[in-house]
Amino acid sequence: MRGRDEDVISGRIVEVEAYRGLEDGASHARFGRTQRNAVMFGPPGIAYVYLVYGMHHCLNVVTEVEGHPAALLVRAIEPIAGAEWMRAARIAWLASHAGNRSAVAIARGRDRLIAAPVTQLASGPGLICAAFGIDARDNGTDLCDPNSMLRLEPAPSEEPPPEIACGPRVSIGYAAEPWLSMPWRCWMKGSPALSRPGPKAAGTGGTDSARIEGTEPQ
DNA sequence: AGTTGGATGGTCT
DNA sequence: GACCATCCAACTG
Repeated sequence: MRGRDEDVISGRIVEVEAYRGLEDGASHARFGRTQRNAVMFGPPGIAYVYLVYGMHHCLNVVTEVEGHPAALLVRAIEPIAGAEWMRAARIAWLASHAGNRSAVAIARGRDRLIAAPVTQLASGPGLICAAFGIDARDNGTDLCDPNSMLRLEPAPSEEPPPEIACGPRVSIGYAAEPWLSMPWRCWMKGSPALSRPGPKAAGTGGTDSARIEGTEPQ
């Protein structure tokens, strides 16, 4: 959720990935504390925002007590309020990162975005930050402070608990086992806003993904 | 439907 | 200097 009152834009987090501890070979914290990952070592509830591939930002929520580096990467959000603001922000992002692309390609991308369903406006870690206007300035923000311009709020209590499925994390090929296969990507089953479709041909199965039972105690 | 390559700059072993 | 917690366009079938 970002902004104030009638200007607020918000959405439901439908997909996350966990990065936990110094031992996690996929985590930014695997080489210890650095300038970039410093907030991961701080108190929980804080935003960890970084730049990847020179153009996309990613939003994480620090999750463990001070001294224990851990965070959840927010991978997909289903818009609730301000979807058209998000669409405009996505289009603006596209324009400002046009690079060498031809005018035709840019126009095509813009048209595609104008026609895109609301559920695809923030359906990826980079897309979330483009849609919500999140960048490095948000690094260190207290997401649990109701006064923050970027913040988390609990789901409405009347909402039934969602069905959660879990599987391996994405794009961490550099990591060794067991970290490569840890089922630490979790998503709301059946959400139309996931960063990629659910487990292949989910058709009949039900046992297509593992559930997180208990991870190592700290 | 699935694969491939380009964009782009901060970070680190 | 190599790598990257990504996305998109353009290409194959």
